[in-house]
Parts: sequence; C-alpha cells; structure tokens
Amino acid sequence: MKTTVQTVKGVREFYPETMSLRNYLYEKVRSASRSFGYQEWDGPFIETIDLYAAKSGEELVKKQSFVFEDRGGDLVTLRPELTPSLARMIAAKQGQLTFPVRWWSFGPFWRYEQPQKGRTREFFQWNIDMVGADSPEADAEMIAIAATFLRSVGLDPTRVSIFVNDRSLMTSQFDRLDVSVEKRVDASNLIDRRSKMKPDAWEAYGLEMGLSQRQIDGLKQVLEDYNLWKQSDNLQRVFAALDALGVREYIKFDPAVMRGLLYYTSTVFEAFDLTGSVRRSILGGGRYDNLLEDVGGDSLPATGFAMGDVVIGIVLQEAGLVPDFEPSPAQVLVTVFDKNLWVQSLSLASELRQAGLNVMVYPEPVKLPKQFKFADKMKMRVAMVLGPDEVEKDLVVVKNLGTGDQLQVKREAVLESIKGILKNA
RNA sequence: GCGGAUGUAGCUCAAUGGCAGAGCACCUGACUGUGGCUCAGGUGGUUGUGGGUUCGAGACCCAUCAUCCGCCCCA
Repeated sequence: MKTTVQTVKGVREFYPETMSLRNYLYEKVRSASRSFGYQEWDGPFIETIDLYAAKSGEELVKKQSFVFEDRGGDLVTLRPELTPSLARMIAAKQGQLTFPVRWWSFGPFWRYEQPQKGRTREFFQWNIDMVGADSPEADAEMIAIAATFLRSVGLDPTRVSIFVNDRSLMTSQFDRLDVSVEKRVDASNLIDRRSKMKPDAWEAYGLEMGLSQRQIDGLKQVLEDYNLWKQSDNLQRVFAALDALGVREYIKFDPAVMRGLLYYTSTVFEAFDLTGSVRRSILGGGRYDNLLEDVGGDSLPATGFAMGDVVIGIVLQEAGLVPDFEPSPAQVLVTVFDKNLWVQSLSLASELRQAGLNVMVYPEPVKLPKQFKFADKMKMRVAMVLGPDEVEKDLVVVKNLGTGDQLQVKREAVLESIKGILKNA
C-alpha cells in the first residue's frame, strides 16, 4: 500500500457520488424551508469561544469544540452550533428586522468527538428557527416543516416518527412528585436514559442520584402515560395545529423526550428512524424562549430545530431512498475521430452548448471503442462521431446509447435529433 | 476520557506457523469507424508501521498509527 497523507480524523471526503447526496439533501432542505416562507442565512464558520461560553453546555465548549489560537494570539472556535450566532445576529439588528423572523441555514459545523456511526467531527447541519412568536402553533409549524422534509425524501410514517413532549409539562410532573428544583436536571437525565438502560439498572441509577423509590415509581408511571399530553394546553394546541397542517400521522407524544439542551423551555421534539440500525435522532428541536435575552438581546421567544446530514444520510441509504447517481452532467459526448478532425468536434460541441445542452468532447484522439466505453461508464445518452465520411458530406453520426441505434444526420439537424433522443429515454 | 473489533491487490475478501490467492475493477485481444454481453490472455503486493519469538510470520507476542463499533456526551 502506498503511503499517503491521511485525512484529519472524523472528516469525510466528498467524491462526486457522495457530493450528489449532500446536494440532494440541500435541495430538499431548501424547498421544505422555502415552502413555509423561510429565508436563507448563515453566520461565520469561526467565532470567538466567548460566544459559546455564554449559554452552550459546558461539555460542548470545553471538550467538543475545535479551539485554536490564531496568528494574532486570539482564541477562535470552529462553530459547534449555530444558535448563539443566530441570537447575536438577531440581537444586533433587533430594531431593523421584521418579526417574526423565519430563517434557515445549511452549513458546516465541527465538534471534537469520538467518530462512530452517525457521528463525525465535521458535518453539515440544517438549522431552522422562528424568532418573535410564542404560540404553540409556531412550534407546530416547525414540526410540520420537519415532517414535510421527511415526506419529501420519501420517508413515510411507518418508517420515521417525530416524538413530541413539553418540558414544562414534565416540570409540573416533577413538582407533583416533589422532585426538588436542583434535582430536575438529574431527573431529566434519568428520563432521557430510560430507553438505553435495563429497568433494574435504571431504577438503581435513579436511587443513586438521590430520588426516592416513590419518585421513581411516579416517574415510571409518567413515562408510560401516553395521554399525559391532554393535561397540557400547549400540547393540545400543538397537536391540533399539526392535525390541520396535515402531518399528524408523523407525530407521536412521548413523555421520554427531554433533549439534552438546557435552554429549551416548553415544546421539544425529536425524529427517529423506527426500523433502521441508527438509534440516534435524525433531527431535534423545540422552544427556547430565554436564549436571546441570555446572550444580551431583548427578550424574544424562539422555536426551531436542527438536523445533521450524517444520520439522515444513513437512514436514506438503509431505506434505499438515495437517488440514483448521474456520473456526468453531460448527456452528450462528441467523440474525436483523429487529430485532423479534432476541431470539427470542438466546434460542434460549442454549437450544442450554445443551444443549452451539456456536452463533453473526448480530450484525446484515441480509438473510438475507448471513447464509447467512456460514454457508457459516464452513463451518457448520446454519442456523436465526426469521421472523414461525415465531415466530407457535412453529416454527423448521432448514436442513441440507450438503444444502440445510430443515424447519419445533416449537421444542421443534429440538435433536433439529439433533443428527440433525450426526450424519449 | 473508557472499552471491543479490524487493518492482505484499486474494491470486497481468502490463505493449519511452510510458494500471497479469488471475485470484481483495470489493460490487451477476439472486434483496425462504435459502448454494454461473451470468451481468451495480462498488469497489479515492502500483508498499515516498527520491533520481537521462530529454521520459517500475513498469521503468534509487544508497541504504534488508522478505521469501524459501543460507552460518555449529544447543542
């Protein structure tokens, strides 16, 4: 094996085939976002560490960020998330923006973590947020956008679900069970881990963090109560809106959905693949009404979610929903017969391009079998030959690579002939 | 940060401690103006790297690097 310089750990290289999946995701994300009227935006890819110190989790800032010193001696961070940049940008133009702001973005992020299935150190993430509206119906809109996206990539409700909960509902349950304010985070953590642990171990873990047996039993009851949402006005309105938005079949209430982020205040949700091998969430988000105030802006309610490209990519692959890769953007190859006739091929190609076709000219006057083989591998649809016989009579051979049929066509009729072939197959 | 597995041809993988192989891909020819299909032939290796054990190591031992999988964490 040749020695090559290795890539940085946890990054991916986008060969054309994977690049096309990335672009496909971008297109679907873009159209789902735009169909609800969201504007595209982006923040800087590098930020100061201070931006994240304000509100992001400690783990994220201290352990999972790429931080380094620039040439001027300042500490800079490759952005691990977008929300703090969003909050700052909105706060900076608070007086000039038209609220509610509906913004979406799809860009690269970096987190220094251990790479494994569904997790890389460099990834792309769709962020979409609405700032300045505090209704449950706004939360429902975010969830509906997520469902619209999932539907648009061919994932139906038998395959994926969006699990919805309300943090404030859980807080009221904690209060009912006399879980102290200090223990709420622990209790949330415990709930989060329910699906990952065996029942005995889960209970032992709960006792260990200082909850009583009565509280643990109470939590168990809460987690099994799939009608609990009826006690929440917020969730009742969210679900009613989702019904009207036509995506109710994607939605399930799940009291176990908590989300790790501390800044969520009420509605929270996460989408999962129900049948595949990835147990990580496809996307997740919720309402975060205090964040803008926390980073120094005016108090503004906000709701939104994020989706990384890695998990959804695996899910689509496993579901057989990755669109066929088209190796060449050109559908037409103009072969080069020999050195002398080369210019004939070049000028024909140029004419066809001016007529709007994507056209490739073989870059060497090698023998025709090799050129045809190339066209075949690149899955091109039409090949053209300009040999001595054709050039003499002002003709061009137009070959349909799908059927193998070929015709000698008058030079001025070539465009029509090609269009006919492209239209049919 | 912790644990498990795996590194052999471009790719997917074989090889009881005893000649490093197959399929696919690639190249050539059958087919000197035409791809796919078929057939025949061919190129391709410091077995991740460094040490050790052994008459002999792809295999066993140690180290190291990388990748994958899990834990932690998940914004």
